[in-house]
Amino acid sequence: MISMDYKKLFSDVLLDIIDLDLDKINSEIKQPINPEHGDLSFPVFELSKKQKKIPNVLAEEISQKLSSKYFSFSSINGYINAKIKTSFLIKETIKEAIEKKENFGKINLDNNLYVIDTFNANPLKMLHIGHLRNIVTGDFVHNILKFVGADSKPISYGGDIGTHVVKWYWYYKKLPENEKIIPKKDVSKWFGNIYLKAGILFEEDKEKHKEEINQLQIEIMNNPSLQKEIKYLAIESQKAYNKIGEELSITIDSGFLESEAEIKFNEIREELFKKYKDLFIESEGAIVADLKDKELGYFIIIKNNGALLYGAKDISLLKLKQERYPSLKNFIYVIASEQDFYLKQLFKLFSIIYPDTNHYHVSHGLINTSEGKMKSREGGHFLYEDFRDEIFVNVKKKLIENGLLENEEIIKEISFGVMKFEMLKTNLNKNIVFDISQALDFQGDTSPYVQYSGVRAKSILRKVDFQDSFLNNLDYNYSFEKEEHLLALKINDFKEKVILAYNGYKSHILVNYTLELAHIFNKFYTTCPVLVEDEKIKNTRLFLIKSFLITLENALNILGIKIPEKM
RNA sequence: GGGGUUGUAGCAUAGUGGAUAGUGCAGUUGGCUUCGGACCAACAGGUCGUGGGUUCAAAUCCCACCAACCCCUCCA
Repeated sequence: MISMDYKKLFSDVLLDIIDLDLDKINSEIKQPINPEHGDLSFPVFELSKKQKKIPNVLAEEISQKLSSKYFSFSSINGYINAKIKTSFLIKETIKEAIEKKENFGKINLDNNLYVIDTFNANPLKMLHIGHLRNIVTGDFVHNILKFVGADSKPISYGGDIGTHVVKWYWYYKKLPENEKIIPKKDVSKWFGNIYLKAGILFEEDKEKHKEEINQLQIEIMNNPSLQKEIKYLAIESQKAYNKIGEELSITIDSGFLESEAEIKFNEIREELFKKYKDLFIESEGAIVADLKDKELGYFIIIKNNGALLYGAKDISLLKLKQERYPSLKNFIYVIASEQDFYLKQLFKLFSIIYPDTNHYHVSHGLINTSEGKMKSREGGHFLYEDFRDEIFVNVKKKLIENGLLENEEIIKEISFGVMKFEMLKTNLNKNIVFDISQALDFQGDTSPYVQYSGVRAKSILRKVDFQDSFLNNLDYNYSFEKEEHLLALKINDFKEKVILAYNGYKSHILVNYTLELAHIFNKFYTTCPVLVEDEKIKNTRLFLIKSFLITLENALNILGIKIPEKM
């Protein structure tokens, strides 16, 4: 069935009266902030200027002439306001949501195949809450792409070589034998803490330790058994990350390692440099790409000592991706905004050497705390597991407070909901100033608030026995509360929000939508009793609740959040 | 020096041309013999960084400036 487009209905009515083209009318129609004004509005200011009439008078004049079986009209302050007839709105909303269920809100916008670079965590380092934003954002991009019809393969790319590896191993080597054993749980935290301690020790005597690490690097290069040991540890560290991805229910289709990209680059370098002689040039012993753009400058890919930099490995990584995913043309990179310039350079380079590929950077802000930036090179870190455990403890406490039994599944659904919601609720461009006490407050604009509204809906639906077939016999002629109207209206908004969130991969649009939806549902819940005597009111409201639940579940699914049965 | 992002109430955040700038936390006050109170209702709190400009209309567009953060040939 075709979903109802109320904006179009309104503009069709206006088109008969107003001397403007349809596109113009459509672009001017807005939703009033104050619902008292109506559901849709059209400002007449531009028209009044053209016709040299006072806006108030003109708006009143036009609204008098309008008539429609779907709307009632009014005018105020130079706006023509349209209110959708409640019985019509509720009937159409329920019908569409119940019929489409998990497909409600889906729209076919994109049929491409994408590979998404996400989960940018290096093995033999640590996973902190800055990474969490990256991981969760990547999963959102994957989910929204799937929702609008695209195919997407999220991949992880880990740096298993480089100075951080040596630094990690340098400290690890000093540990007593019993502390070198990889623990059974919180493996990533164990790896991370070694890196953190290495950093602290390093700072104590930079000169001396730098020399030690350089020596160790040479030793490793000449000793295959050390290489083997480090390789083993890196794989274990990578496995620990994969486990975190699993517990967060993050989709990762496959993984790539920096060492693979390095090998691949050495395979293709000769041909590459030969083919693009003018592009890759030598500068002070290093090899740079001359991007022929004064803003982008030179792009270094190989150091003067011969070591490959990220640029080189990203060139070959693209090849690796295409080998694994044949016919792949579209690449999305979920990477923090500090690399904006680097990616601008890289994309420019790709436009020359891989002209038939498309690249898009989903740039996200960092996570800061009051102590300073959450960055892997510096101190003051908030490890993933510490954040998770603190939330777990508080959620468990709240459950017991509410007289519910401890349930591992529910604790996880709520806790991971909190973690994801916190990471996705802020505009991508912004840095998040992270405050743990705010994340532990489960009131107001939070994931538990949204989940709670869903739990309430489920709880009512559990109490009654009703079937979708009742839909055909619903009676829509009773005196509606305004909350019923607003709830139906908000459910309808979902389709538009999906499109907005897809354009530019803006998770916060959907997060805010779930908050608004939950908010209006909670208002509905307090003013509109459902399990009432009157059968026709009861059944219509039950369907409205079911429609709400379908919409909320679909929206939260895109964010990777589940609604528990009880909480 | 050049480039990018951000600046909205004590804190956090939404709003990119439209009505009285929306929301949450913190503060004050009210609501459980009730389909679940992680809720609802109400009060108070704003020079939308500053100064110009464009427009019937500017937090939103343009210009200049200020502040914070990030990046800019050999870090990842």
